[in-house]
Amino acid sequence: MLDLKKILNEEQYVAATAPDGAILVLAAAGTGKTRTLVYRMAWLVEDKGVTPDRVLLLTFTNKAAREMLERANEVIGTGIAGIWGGTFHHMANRILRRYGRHLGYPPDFPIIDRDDARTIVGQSLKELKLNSKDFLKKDVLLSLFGTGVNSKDSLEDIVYERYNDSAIEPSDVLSVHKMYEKKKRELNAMDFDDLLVNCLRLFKEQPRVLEQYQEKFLHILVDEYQDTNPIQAELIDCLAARNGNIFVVGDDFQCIYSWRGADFRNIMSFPERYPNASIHKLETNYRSVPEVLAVANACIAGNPEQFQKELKATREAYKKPRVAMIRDGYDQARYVVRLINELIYDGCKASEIAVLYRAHFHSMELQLELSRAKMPHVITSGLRFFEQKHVKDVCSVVKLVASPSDELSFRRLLELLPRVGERTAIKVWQKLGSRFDVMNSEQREIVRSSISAVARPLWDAIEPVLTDYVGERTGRDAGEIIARFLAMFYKDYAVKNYDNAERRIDDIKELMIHAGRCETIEAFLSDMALLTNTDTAEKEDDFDSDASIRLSTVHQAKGLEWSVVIILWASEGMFPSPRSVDESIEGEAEERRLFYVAVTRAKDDLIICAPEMRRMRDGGVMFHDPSRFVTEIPQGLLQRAYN
DNA sequence: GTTTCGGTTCTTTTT
DNA sequence: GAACCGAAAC
Repeated sequence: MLDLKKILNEEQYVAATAPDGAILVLAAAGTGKTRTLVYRMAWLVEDKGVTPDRVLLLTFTNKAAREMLERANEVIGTGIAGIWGGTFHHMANRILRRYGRHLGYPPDFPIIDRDDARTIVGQSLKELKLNSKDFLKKDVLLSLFGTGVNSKDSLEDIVYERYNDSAIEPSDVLSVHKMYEKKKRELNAMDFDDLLVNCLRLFKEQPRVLEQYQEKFLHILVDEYQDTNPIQAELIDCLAARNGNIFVVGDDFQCIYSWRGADFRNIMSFPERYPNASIHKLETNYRSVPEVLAVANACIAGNPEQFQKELKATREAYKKPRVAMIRDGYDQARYVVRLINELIYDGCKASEIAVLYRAHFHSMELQLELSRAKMPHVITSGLRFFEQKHVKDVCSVVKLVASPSDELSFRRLLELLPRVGERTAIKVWQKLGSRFDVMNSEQREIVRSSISAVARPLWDAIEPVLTDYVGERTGRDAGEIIARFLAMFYKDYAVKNYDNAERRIDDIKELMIHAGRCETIEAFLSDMALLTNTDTAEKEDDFDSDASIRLSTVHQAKGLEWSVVIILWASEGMFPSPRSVDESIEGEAEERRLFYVAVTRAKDDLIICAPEMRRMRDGGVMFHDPSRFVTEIPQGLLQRAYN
């Protein structure tokens, strides 16, 4: 038996042990949100005797899910194994692999990432002859499509409203979308949004499938509820409709994904959808010193529409956060390095220091300076590990043998060969009849004869990798097939094509290790598409992570905490990001919430840097005022640093 | 007709 | 970097 009364404070205890039904926990930053969720799980399994596989835990990132399950494990031992935990996309994927056939998808449907999606949009543009300079770019189109799915408004409304009086013809946008959808359908492929859309459609069209999951999940727990968008909220509502045991945790102050359709008002309308919901507030902050909280409170007060609440401090007074007015990015980098050296000299652990920024490129000068100073640092990079070219290249082999009709993988593989480009690859695929059966010697011959003579010996090296696999001579192990492909072909390819081939080959070896840990090929392939690099990086780097400082975007720092937080580029034109301020009326409020998230990551010490000048690429200079988020804070709450 | 190569431009946030 | 475009090479 757990003695939760001793472990949790009063407000946490009441929330964690609330009786069955709908439960809303409004938890401000640093008030023990994760703790409450973890003990809720533990309490359900341990005290209430709920079987773990009847609990569904939905979190925003895979990392959060893993962390929570690990912590729950520590609390009650291995009893927690079997809980379904992960992201919405993860859950949808798992369900669709099993029942997607009701919607006409095979169980091995490919998941397309951003890069694949770009390729498909590019083709659609070409076919519709809209690939001119003055039409929308691929990324803009894709984000429009995404908004159409994830927000309440339909794509049509959005497009007509946005391009009402511009040179862009709204119907052109819609026809690209139509073509994009059609092409995905032909590939039997789903993009990230399709996973959610199709899962919901499955629930609506196949009541018996839905019933099965409603029955299975006796308890549903959702983390970061303020960042769920309408589709995700509806998925949860469907699943909870039968048992009604739904426990959601969130903070409207920390809603930073409204550009993906999240609306902080959703969390407040929860009681309307669940009239019997019990509501709990966690307001006692254990994380930060009062000086940091004062700044946080002052900062969020700039959002008049937010549901005001004050963070209550429990810790002793320490010292005021600092603001450093700095000349430019280079001075900022040198200042930060000096500051970190001082902190470490004073006994602060490197792993307790984080540098946060609005956009990845804001940290460029600092990255250089840290390398120069030989100071170990970990960057949660912008590129997802599985989205890098070399990783995708290697994975295409695995995907192709697992799913012979995966056109994108086949083409990617073939286009690695010299004198084979997009055109040739498409032609070969058509000749094959949209399916490449590696064990069929006629098909292999078609490929062989369709490619240029210089490519043939290389293809001959790749072929046995494929046939051995299907012939079960490699034991159907994804790691093994990658190893062979690397040895037979990709090593040479990488050396010839990349100046940093070694690093890329290391990545691939890392991938092999990961593949070996996956139980099935299918699990490996789903992981590839749905895991983010931070999810994987954590595992590999832990041997020296104690000695490394962390560099991260504010978005990726969500839910984490450090003793010292340094914010870069708190300057107008950088943070808030001008684009999001221009884009919508809500833009500024969201940026302010983002700044609030950054501030509340700090436990003891907060340093805000505001450089005044930036050199542009063309040699020009841009001047920046300090960010409005800094000037809004009453001066008495801050102290000047640097000069 | 295709592929490759070299020069140029741009960089918000993520499942 | 890496995406894009136009020109050169196959």
